[in-house]
Amino acid sequence: MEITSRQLEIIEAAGKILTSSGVTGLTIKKLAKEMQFSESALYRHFDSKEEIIIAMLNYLSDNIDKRLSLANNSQTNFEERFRAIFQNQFAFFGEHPHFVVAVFSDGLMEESIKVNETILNLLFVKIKYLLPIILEGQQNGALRNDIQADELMQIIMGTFRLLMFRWRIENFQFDIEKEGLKMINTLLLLIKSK
Amino acid sequence: MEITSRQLEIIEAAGKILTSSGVTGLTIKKLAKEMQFSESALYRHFDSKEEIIIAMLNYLSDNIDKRLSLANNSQTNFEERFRAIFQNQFAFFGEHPHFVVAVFSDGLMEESIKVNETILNLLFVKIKYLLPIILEGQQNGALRNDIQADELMQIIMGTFRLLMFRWRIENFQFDIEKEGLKMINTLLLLIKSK
DNA sequence: ATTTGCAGAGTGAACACTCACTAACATAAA
DNA sequence: TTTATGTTAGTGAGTGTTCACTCTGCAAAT
Repeated sequence: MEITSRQLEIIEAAGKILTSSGVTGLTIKKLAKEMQFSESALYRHFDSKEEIIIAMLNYLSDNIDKRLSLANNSQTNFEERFRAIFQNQFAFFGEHPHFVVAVFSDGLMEESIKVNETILNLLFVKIKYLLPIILEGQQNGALRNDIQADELMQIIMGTFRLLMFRWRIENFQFDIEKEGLKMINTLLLLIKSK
Repeated sequence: MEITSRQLEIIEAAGKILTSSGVTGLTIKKLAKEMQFSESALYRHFDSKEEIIIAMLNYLSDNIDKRLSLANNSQTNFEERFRAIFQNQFAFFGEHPHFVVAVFSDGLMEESIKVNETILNLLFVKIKYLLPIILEGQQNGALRNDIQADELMQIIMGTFRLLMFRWRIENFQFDIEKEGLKMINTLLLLIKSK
């Protein structure tokens, strides 16, 4: 689970390539070139390409988990915690746009069961923090009760994912934090009780 | 734009492979095997793999356009038309699950600008029918007016896409029409004015 | 003395695509 | 009715390229 500094460099290089060249563009050759050493040198640090991708996703997962954990504890009010979760996400992806390609690309090593499990796991990290907040909001009476929490989750997560998808296919042109804030406001308006 | 019967067979075979083997599994070799003739024979009907994919997406696009056009004219009431649009979509994808892989896979010929444009075009087909309905609903007073129509669109489309994504990664196990109906009901509950 | 971090040259497999060729069939002139 | 010409849809054996990955060797650090 621990990662060497060299492995971290490789992971970051992989992310960089992912942004510029997409899923199919992420090859060992390009990765070696980006690292400025030979292809074979890569195999000193990882056993396979699959492991590079999994390490990248796990690193991302840990990172998000820690960030969300921090964002969650510091606030008390329901709405503030809800906003904090998303603002944290938008800030993170704003700093590291290449990870958007990693997470929201189904094509990333389709044949590998392990990779797909790791991507799904990433989704659960977010659910882990979001679902309790929603449930709490419903108990508080801050959120409407006529819709089940998991159905609210579907709507929220779906809207979030579509925004990220749009951001990506528009080549990260618009300000994700600004558009993200708009999205949060709209969603809150929609799901808060009157 | 016109398509021969043989080309249609190839398109359908491509869809079949897409479902079973995913985006990376769609190769000329497999496609030829599915068609029960040689790889070179494929090039009698299409100039390139890219054109096969584009033809498939365009066929899908035309098909959906026609279906939505029909579903739209027959109804008058706002809610019925809204429901008709989605029920039509769920029925269609229920019959042809392989197209879900085609439409909701960003990895499908990432490098080809043409393919990506065609996929985006598919999104617009749906917006073309949905947006006027939402605007009408807001003017009628059936829908809440405190949120702009295009923001409602984002939420609706996002929720729809996430449901399709879930259906796909769970290998088309659950009843998409049933879950779809639940989604429609939840969304309507959310966006209707009180 | 062994491990670490790399280079360079290479491997086989898979990829999209091309080539020369052919059998079956249609059309129409001799 | 036979013969000539052209088209369509197929085969099988290739092409060059790219892929992830391996092998051997070497210099520097431990």
